[in-house]
Amino acid sequence: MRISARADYAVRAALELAAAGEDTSLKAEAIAEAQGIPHKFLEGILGDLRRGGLVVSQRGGKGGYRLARPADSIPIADVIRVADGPLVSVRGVRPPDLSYIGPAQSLLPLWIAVRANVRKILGEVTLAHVAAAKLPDDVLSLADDPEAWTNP
Amino acid sequence: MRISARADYAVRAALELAAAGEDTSLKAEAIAEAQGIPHKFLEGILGDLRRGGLVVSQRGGKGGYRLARPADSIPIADVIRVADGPLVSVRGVRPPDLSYIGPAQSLLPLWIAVRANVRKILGEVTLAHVAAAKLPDDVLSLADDPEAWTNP
DNA sequence: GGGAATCCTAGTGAATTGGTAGGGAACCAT
DNA sequence: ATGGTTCCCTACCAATTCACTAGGATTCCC
Repeated sequence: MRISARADYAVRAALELAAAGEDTSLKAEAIAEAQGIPHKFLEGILGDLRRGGLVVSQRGGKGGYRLARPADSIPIADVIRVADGPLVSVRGVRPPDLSYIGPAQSLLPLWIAVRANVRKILGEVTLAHVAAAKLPDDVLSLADDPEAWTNP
Repeated sequence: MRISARADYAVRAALELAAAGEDTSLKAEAIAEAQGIPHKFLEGILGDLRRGGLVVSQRGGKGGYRLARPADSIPIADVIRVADGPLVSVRGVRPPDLSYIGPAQSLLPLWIAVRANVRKILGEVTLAHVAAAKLPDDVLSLADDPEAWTNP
C-alpha cells in the first residue's frame, strides 16, 4: 500500500496554506522551499487543488495560493482524492469495482474493510488538526503504541 | 493508497494454494488460469513467495507449488510483504523513516496511525480465513456497513 | 506600462510497474 | 537414460510515475 509522492506533496502544501491562515496567500515557490518540494512539480499539484476547489489562486505581483475554505473543514482525505484520485485502489481500480472468483472471493470484503478503516482516519482528521499538531484522540491513541513505530 | 498488482496477484495465488490444501501442489499455469493472472508474470511472483519461505516448489512432471506452512498460520500481511515489500509506504519509504518540517510535522504520527490500522487487519486475517470465506468478526463488522461500499 | 506571479503546454530522463519471451535446469515416468 | 513437463532465470518491452526544464501567455498590482 503505497502513498504516492503527489499525495504526500499535496497534503504538505495544503498544510502550509492552513498554517498561513485562510486569508493569507503564499506563492508556490515559498511553499516549495518550505517543504522541500520540486517547485514546478508542485505547481502542477496546486493546479489540481485549484480545479478541485480546495484552494484559490491569484496571479500577479501580490498573488499566490490560499485555502478556499476554513482548514477545519478540509479532511486530509479530500486533499488526497483531489490530487491523486481514489483514496484506496487495488491495481488502480477502487474496491467495489473488483471481482474475484473461487477462494479469492472474500478478498473483496477484506479490501473494503481496509478502505473503511483508512477512510475513517483520513476523513476525520482535517488540515487544522495536523497543522496545529492536535490530532483527534482516537488517532493519537493508535500512534501512541510504541509497537506501531517498529519495522515489520 | 494503492495496492499493486503484484500484491493482489500474490494473495490470490496463495489463496488458491490454501484452498488446495497444504500437501497438494498446483502448477503455476493452473493458478494463473483459475485466477486470470498472466502466467509468466505469476511465475515471478511465485518465485518471490518461494524465496520468502511461504511456498515450496517442485520441478518436473508432477511438480508445482504448495504452501510451506498451514494456511491458518500465514497472515495476508506476510504474503504482501514478501511479494511487494513494506505493507505501507509513503513515496517508497516506510513511515518511521520519514521526516517532516513545519506544519507538516504531525503527518508522521498520522501515517503511523494509518499503518497501525492496516497492520491490525492484514496481520490478523490469514489465508485460511479468506479461503474459507470466514473473516474474523471485527473485520466483518467493518465490511458490513453499507456506507463502506459506496463511492467517495 | 512594467514587473511579478500564476498558468499552460511540452518535452526529457530516470525509476518503477506490468507484462512478455526464450531457454536452461531439475524432476518423474516410462 | 531419454523425453516430456515444469520450475527457474535473465533479459527485454511498454506504460506510468517522478523530477526537472523551458518557454510563453495571462492576469494582476503598483
